[in-house]
Amino acid sequence: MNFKHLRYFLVVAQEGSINKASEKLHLTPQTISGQLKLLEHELGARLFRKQGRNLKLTKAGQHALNYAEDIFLLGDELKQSIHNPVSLKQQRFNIGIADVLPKLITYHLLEPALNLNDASRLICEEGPLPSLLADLATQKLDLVLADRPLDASFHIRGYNHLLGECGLSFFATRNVAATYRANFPASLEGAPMLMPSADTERGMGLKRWFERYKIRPDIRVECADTALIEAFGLSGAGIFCAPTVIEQQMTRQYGVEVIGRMDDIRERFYAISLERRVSHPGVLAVCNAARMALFDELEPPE
DNA sequence: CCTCGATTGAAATGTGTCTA
DNA sequence: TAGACACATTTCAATCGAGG
Repeated sequence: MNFKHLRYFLVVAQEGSINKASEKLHLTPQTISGQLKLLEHELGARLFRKQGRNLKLTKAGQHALNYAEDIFLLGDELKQSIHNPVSLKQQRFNIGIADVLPKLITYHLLEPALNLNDASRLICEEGPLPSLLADLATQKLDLVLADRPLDASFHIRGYNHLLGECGLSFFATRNVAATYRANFPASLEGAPMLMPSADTERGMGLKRWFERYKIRPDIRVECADTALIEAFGLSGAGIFCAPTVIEQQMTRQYGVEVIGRMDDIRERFYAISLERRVSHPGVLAVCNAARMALFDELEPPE
């Protein structure tokens, strides 16, 4: 398989006909037909089926077309990057965000990368930490933001950059908050609670905290996705937690109220990269600017 | 039955590799 | 470095098949 086969295939797919493609490519239809046959043989699948006098992509053809378009896009990028010292590859900042991370925290962590002079394009992928780390290992991602450091259990070589730490606050809608604010934290006994999954750092931290204070809340929802927990919380389904550093924004933007704070168990945020000394401008921006700005400037007033 | 587009086989041409 | 060789690509001519 070579670039030519793919080029002919791409043009035939775009034109819907070998004849039209041959005019566009300044070749005879026989040439293109022959090369398409070779490509189909190489891939072991029919790429086109006849529809009247024209050709229509098969399912395999559609699949191949997606790849072909990507390959030529990459080829164009390569050409551009040869003439441009700051390549497009460098300008893209592929970042994985563990789904347990609150969206507001994520936004503040990534904001410095948006303000870079070279106008990086931020490509965000959200998901479970193990799958994001697998993508980091294969260099699909430049950086992963997580609520826990990379350790030996992941079997991946990488470096942790601590971005900051803070306590947790308990939030709820006005009516729910009014019921449970007095006598906090004892008031949480039997309170409707929206819990992070038990396998997340926050979930484990909360569990320990409840055990220490001998509190048994009524757990209504348990899930790793903080956005979903917040959605339940905003509908009045129960009490949920978020980092204390975004307390003001939570109350201002979502109209929820603070019930109390949990300062004795700290939540930490990490940037995980493959390099010890990161050189990617986006990674640097997150690791440095965010570390300095977020947890100092956003600390809520006492 | 004619036209148009796809396909096939044979031959020509182009390109890369090996060897003396 | 030139010539031989192998292989890929392209073209020409003929054929097939669908649609009008």
